[in-house]
Amino acid sequence: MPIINQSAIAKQLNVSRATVSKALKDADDISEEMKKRVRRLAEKYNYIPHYHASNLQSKKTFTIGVIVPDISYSFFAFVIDGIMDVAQSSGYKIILTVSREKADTEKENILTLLSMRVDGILLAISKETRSTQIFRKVNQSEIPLVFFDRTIENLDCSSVGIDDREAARKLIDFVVKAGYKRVWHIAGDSLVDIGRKRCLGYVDALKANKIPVRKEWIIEGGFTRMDGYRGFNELFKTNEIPEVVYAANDQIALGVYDAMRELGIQFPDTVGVVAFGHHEFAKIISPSLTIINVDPYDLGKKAMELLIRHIDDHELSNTKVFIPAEIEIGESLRISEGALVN
Amino acid sequence: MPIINQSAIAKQLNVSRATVSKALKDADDISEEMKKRVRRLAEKYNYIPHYHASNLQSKKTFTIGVIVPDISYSFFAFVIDGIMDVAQSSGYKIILTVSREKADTEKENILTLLSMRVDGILLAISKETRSTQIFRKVNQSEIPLVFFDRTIENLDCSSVGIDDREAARKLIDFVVKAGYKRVWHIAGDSLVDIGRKRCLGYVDALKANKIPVRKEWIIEGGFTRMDGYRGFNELFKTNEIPEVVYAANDQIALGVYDAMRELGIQFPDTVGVVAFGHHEFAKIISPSLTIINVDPYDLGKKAMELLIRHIDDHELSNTKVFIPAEIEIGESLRISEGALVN
DNA sequence: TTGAAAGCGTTACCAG
DNA sequence: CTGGTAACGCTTTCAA
Repeated sequence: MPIINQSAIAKQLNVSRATVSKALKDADDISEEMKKRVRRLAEKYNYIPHYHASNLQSKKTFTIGVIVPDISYSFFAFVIDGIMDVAQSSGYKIILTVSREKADTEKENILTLLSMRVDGILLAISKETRSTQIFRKVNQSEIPLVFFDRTIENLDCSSVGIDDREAARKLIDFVVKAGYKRVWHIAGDSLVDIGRKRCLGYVDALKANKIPVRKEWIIEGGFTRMDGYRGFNELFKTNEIPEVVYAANDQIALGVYDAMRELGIQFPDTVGVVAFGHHEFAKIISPSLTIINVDPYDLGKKAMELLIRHIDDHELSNTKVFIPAEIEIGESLRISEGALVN
Repeated sequence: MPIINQSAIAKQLNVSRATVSKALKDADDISEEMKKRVRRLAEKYNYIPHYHASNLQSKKTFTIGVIVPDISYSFFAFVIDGIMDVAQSSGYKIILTVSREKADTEKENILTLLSMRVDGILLAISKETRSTQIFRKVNQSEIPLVFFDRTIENLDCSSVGIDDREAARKLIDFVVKAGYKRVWHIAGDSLVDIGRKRCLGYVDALKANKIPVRKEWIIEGGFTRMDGYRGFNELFKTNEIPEVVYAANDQIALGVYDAMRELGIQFPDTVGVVAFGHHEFAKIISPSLTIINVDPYDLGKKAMELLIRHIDDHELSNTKVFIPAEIEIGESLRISEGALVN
């Protein structure tokens, strides 16, 4: 027997649908007697209210749409965890979609979410995303949108992320001050803001320390393990060996380790690795990895909280939130300890 | 301007709502001329159809509810990936919920999903789940439910997983045949089917090889990294050192490595580790880990495919699908190579 | 080729 | 305290 509806209960009891509706909502203009009878039947026939039918009236769905580039990136899994926790405690449900780093899929997902009349959208853009047209459409629809982690610049939208350029500068400055000069950079896609900024910070730091920036030491790719693997091999063809490899994220770092292992390069003794990443995953990859630690769970929470605030305020304000990112030193830089003192 | 509706378009054009509806659906009893005018306006005012309002009629929502115990288990992230891929190619949307290993939350999630009238539910039960009452309710509602990975036995429901007991037996038999006798087991929760079965298989293998089963060598906990860490330390208090530790899953194995590292135990040289797990994650934890390899992506796909079949067939059949699980030998067992020959 | 009316499951408003 | 009616956004059937 499929799920019963209010009409069926009303018919059984010879009362109106309105009465049943109110009884189930425990309205105070319904007699206790009536409520009891309605509830008994509802229980008996396993009545379950129709979420979307109710929402049809209230114009509010208590659902949030989330779009991530890839859920098997540990980072995003933890972000989602943070989002979920806030969602749960504030009564929102999550519609999760994945863009697989495709702009088309992303756009399609956005449209589906708008079509579902979600109360808000959380989005980390795909690495392919260029056009901002769809985001204007979202703005028009007055459904609040908050970017997390990856943002589109120059867009009238709120975002939660880290100050990538400054964090990168800080990290590389640290590396250089520790005595290293030959620092390779396996960069993410430069068309994605975080890829670009994490590279700019690297350049900033080198320049500030009067170290010439060598284009051959920077290789651009995507954000995956495979990109890290390829990137390292690519640079390695030049027959140089770096002192330190700076990976734009932890997935890339993982690929770098793959490559080094395969090439028989000892790490951390020969080559140090530093990366953007999060503690949980970095410590699994290698205890020696030095990272700019971003807490994805926190990022998810902050993003969701900001979104809810926008929903409650009925406004699409343009707020940029930065979450902290501190250097977490692993043994990968230990050979430099002497140098640091210098 | 909030999202416009069909009525608004109809009013603008001085036609009926029905006409607009049909025009937008490209029905063939509407003139091309009319369709053009409707589409132009729809475009202009950024019309986006209301997903749930349409579904209200069709009794079909093209949404699937998914419940996982924890999304930051790499395993489930990959399962979800598999689910999403099948969903996308067959036009379903995913409502993702997380139980956090709590039976209460799980129940609440199930009710929400039923309330949303999802077309089907995919569920990996929490480690707390005992009561089957809620599942009877789901069956009553005639919404198909497929368990994946973790199942409740003796329930009239389909499931997709591996043959845990047999896989465990195979793994431990391999370990024993390789010459090891002192094999500890850090087990998952024995109240969850996979925890119980993975332990039973261990016992099976020992018995078959005439090795006495020692209760002190089995420690039961949950399925997390922390449980593995605690478990190893607990067993280690007995002042014995095992030859091999058998962890019920890869998260536990990770915790075991944490503990061994902290205790200064050399691995794989001193102690080997074997576990249930999946390649992607196992190779990140340690290249030396020997696993029963379960492909979570495949599991997700199969589960989703089975669910869709149930939906299409309009029946809640009771199908048990097993996916393959093969041993993947890592260096952690290399000290046994000689023994294997014996 | 178009439209009127009924219906999907629910809630809100107002009358009795 | 209860019920009739309209509404939410859309589709479908049947009549014009």
